Amino acid sequence: MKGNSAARPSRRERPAKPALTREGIVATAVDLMRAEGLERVTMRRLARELDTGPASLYVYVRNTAELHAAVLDELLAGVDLSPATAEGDWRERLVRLLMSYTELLFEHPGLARSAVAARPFGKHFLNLTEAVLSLLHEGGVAPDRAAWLLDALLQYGTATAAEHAWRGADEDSQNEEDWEAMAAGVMGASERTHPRIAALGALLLSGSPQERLVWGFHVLINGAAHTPVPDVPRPL
Amino acid sequence: MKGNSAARPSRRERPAKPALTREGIVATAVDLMRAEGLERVTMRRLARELDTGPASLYVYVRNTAELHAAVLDELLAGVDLSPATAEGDWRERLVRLLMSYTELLFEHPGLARSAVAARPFGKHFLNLTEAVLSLLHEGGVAPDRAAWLLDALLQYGTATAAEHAWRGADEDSQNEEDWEAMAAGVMGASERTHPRIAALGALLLSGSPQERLVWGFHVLINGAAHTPVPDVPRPL
DNA sequence: ACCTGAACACCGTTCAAGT
DNA sequence: ACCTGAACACCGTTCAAGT
Repeated sequence: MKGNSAARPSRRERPAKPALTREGIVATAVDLMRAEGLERVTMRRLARELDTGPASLYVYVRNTAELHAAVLDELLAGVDLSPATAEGDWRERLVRLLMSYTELLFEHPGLARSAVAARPFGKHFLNLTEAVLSLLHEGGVAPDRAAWLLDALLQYGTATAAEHAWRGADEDSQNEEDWEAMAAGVMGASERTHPRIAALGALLLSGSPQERLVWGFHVLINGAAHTPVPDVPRPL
Repeated sequence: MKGNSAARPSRRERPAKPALTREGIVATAVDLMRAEGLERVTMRRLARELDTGPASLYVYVRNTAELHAAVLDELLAGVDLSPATAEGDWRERLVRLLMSYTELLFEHPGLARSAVAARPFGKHFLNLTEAVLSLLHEGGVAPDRAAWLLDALLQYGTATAAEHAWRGADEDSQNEEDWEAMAAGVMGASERTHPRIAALGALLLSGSPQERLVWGFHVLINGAAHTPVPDVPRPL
C-alpha cells in the first residue's frame, strides 16, 4: 500500500500545517484569502485553519486590522515594478505602474477598503513607493510636490479599487441593481431642481472604471505640474 | 405629585419612540450615531432602540450597508452649499464647498469608509452634486471633463476623510502609535535600497491633512484643464 | 515564559409561525 | 398582509489558568 499515513497523524488535510509564527500566520491568511475571499480571513477562522484557538494569534498579530495590512503587503509583492526602469515617456510608465497596483487591488476590493482606512507601509509598499518616486524624479517633479503627489496617486488608485468591485463583470447582480437604481436617480433628476445634472445626463455615467482611472492619474500628474505646494511644509 | 407617569407606560426613557417607518428608523439611526458613534449603529442595537426585534427592520431597510448610506445622506444635509452662489473666484469657492463636505465626513470616518465602498445617491448627495457641477460650469469646464472631475473630487475628499480620523487631535493614542511606527519605517529606509525615499525624507510626512486636501483639490481642478477626456465616452 | 480554553459581549440575516 | 421570536452561523478580544 503506497500509504504514508503513519507520517502525520490524521489531523485534517492541511497541506503542511505552517509553524505558528508571524510569517506562517500571514502566509496562511493569504492562502485563505485566495481560496475563500477576505471576508473569511477572520481571527477565528484563521485559528481553526492553524489548529489552535483564536487567542493564540494575538501573540503574533495585534488585531484584525494589522492582519489585513500584512496580507495586503504580501499581495503587493505582485505589483509589476518594471515600468520604473523601462524605456519611454515617464508619465506613461508611471501610469502603467499605478495601473498594475490598482488592478491587483481590484481583485480584492475588501483589501482595498482596508487600505483606504489605513495605508500600509510594509516592505512591498515601500518598494512601490520608491518606484513611484523615482519616476517622479525622472520627470523632474519638484521634491515637495512629489512627496504629496505620491500619496494622492496611491490614494486615488486605492479608493477606486475599493469602489468598483469589477463592475461590468458578469454575476454580482446585487451591485448591478444598485447601479441601475443610481442611474435612474441621476437620470431622473428634474431639469428644474437640478439643471446641471440634467444637462450632463448620461455623460455623468460614461466611461469604464479603467478609462476614468487612467484619466485621473494623468489629471493628478498634470495638475501637480501647475499647482505649487503652499509655503514651507512644516518639517515634522 | 407632579408626575405624568400615567401618560406613557414606563417603557424606558426614549425621547418619543419614533414610528416604525423608514424615516423613523433612519432618524433614530442618526441620533444613535451622534450619541455613540457609527460602530453602535447595528441592526440589533437599532432594533433595541426601537423596542422591536432586528427582523422588523428588514421590512424597511435591505441591509446594513443601505442603512449606513441612508444615514450618510441625512448627514449631508449639513453641507454648506452657499459657496456655489457666492461672489469670488470659482475655484476658491469650489474648494470651500468641497471642504465643507469633507469636514463633515472627517467627524464620522466610519461613514466616510462606507461612502468609499459605495458612493451614495440620496437627495442631499444630489444637491451637492448639482452645486459642484454648477461651479464647474461657471468655470467653463467642458461637460465631459466636468462629469469625470466631479467623481474624482468627491472621491478624493471621501477617501481622505476615511483615512485620517483627525490625526493631531489629542487622544487616539493607538493611531498615534501606528503613525509613529510608519514614520520610523519611512525615515529608516536605507539610502542604498530606497534612495528616493531617503532623499525626500521628512518631506514625505509634511503637511497637515487639511493642507494636503486643499492642495489635492486644486491639483485635480488644474489638472482637468490640461487633460482631455479620451475619445467619445460611450453613452451608457 | 509562553500559550490557550473558555467566556464575554456582541454581530447580520433568515424564516417559520403568529396576528 | 404584515410583522417578529427565535434560531443559525458566526464575530473580536480578553484573561485566568494551565504547561
